[in-house]
Amino acid sequence: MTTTPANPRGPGRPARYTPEELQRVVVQEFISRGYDATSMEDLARATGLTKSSFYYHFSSKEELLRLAVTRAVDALFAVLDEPACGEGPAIERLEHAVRRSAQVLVELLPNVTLLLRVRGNTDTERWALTKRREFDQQLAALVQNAIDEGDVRADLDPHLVTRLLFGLVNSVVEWFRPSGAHSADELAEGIVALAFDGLRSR
Amino acid sequence: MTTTPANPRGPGRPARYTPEELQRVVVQEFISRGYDATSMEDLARATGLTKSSFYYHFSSKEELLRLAVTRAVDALFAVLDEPACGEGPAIERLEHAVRRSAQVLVELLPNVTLLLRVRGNTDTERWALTKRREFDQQLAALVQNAIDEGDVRADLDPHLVTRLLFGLVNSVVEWFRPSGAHSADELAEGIVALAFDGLRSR
DNA sequence: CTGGTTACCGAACGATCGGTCAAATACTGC
DNA sequence: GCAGTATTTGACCGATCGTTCGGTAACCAG
Repeated sequence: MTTTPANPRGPGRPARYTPEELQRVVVQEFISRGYDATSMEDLARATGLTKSSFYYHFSSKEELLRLAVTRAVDALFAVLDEPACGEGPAIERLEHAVRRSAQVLVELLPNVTLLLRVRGNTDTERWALTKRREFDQQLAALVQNAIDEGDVRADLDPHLVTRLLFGLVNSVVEWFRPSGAHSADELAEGIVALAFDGLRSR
Repeated sequence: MTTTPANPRGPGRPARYTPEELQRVVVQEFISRGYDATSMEDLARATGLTKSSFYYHFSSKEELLRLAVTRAVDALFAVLDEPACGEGPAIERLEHAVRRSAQVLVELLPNVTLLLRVRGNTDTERWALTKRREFDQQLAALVQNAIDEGDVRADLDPHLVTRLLFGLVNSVVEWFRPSGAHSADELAEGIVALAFDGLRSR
């Protein structure tokens, strides 16, 4: 065991990466090209390392994906464990879950983006898909409760509502850029406003 | 030139495909695995042909993608040319565009799904991305008009509203299955109801 | 300085990628 | 039947895939 801080920057050498910095660059590449279309060569070019150097830090390309999507999964499930998701009227719990999901989605935008794009070609991707289904089902239960309590319109099929509500939130990864015009909170409020009250002025 | 109908089924041989049938199978493979992760070998296995037989019918893997996304692009742009998208109050034109987009999306679900998943790795994908941007901008103009006419709430940023509205519609490709519980019209009505009037019962 | 650990590299591996080609087969009109 | 076209095939191409490995600098504790 060493007592020195891990990974000091060598002054006369190309900057070294911490594992976190390395993962950040990798995830960015995965997103812009797609996981399958991103080669280890691409990752090497983006980081300034060589292909083989990567295998000192990580055991495989799939591990890079696993690390990234695990962060997203953990953060999203943590939202469901927040107290405000467990007490009060269902519609308020639902609103909180939607708002916080949107915030987490922005906070971990690259990771969640990757999570929402997996196709199930590897063990890691299939695990991610099952976790997504779990999350979806918990939110679906909240919608159903809110309908039962009379606070969500009953003229639409609950399953349809759940799917649309999810689609609305998740679609954010396709266009939101933190450098853009909207803040995370503004986004979350916009989503909640649209989903619960609709576009029409009244 | 032959006068016989193209591509009759040989009775004692494995069924032959019409170009349309072939494309249908191919698109399905592209969707389930992702375009990049689908090899010509995969396509051969799915169709019962050999890899090389494919190149008698199509010139490249990318052409298969191009044929598929072109159908989706053409159908979506045709919606914007419908009379109901050009006359009347903007909010009604917007509502019509949203409803019809959703219907087209279901009608050509595999093609639109592919269109919405391109990442820009080839010329075909980059062309698809520019067409998507064109389509988005036309819808954004409708939203802006509806706000100007006072029929869409002005407390939300128009760009934010446009993005969310789109995301809501497009997210349908991630879960809708024609064999499932909802019809295309039911879906379109659900989208319009949620987007314009919101979830809350009133 | 020395020894050991950390970080990195170039070269190469077998596998698979999209694609080509000449030859063989299936099918058609006659 | 035959001639000719439409379709399929297996063998093969160079390129690139993710990964491995032996070696080599860089760095730090003593």
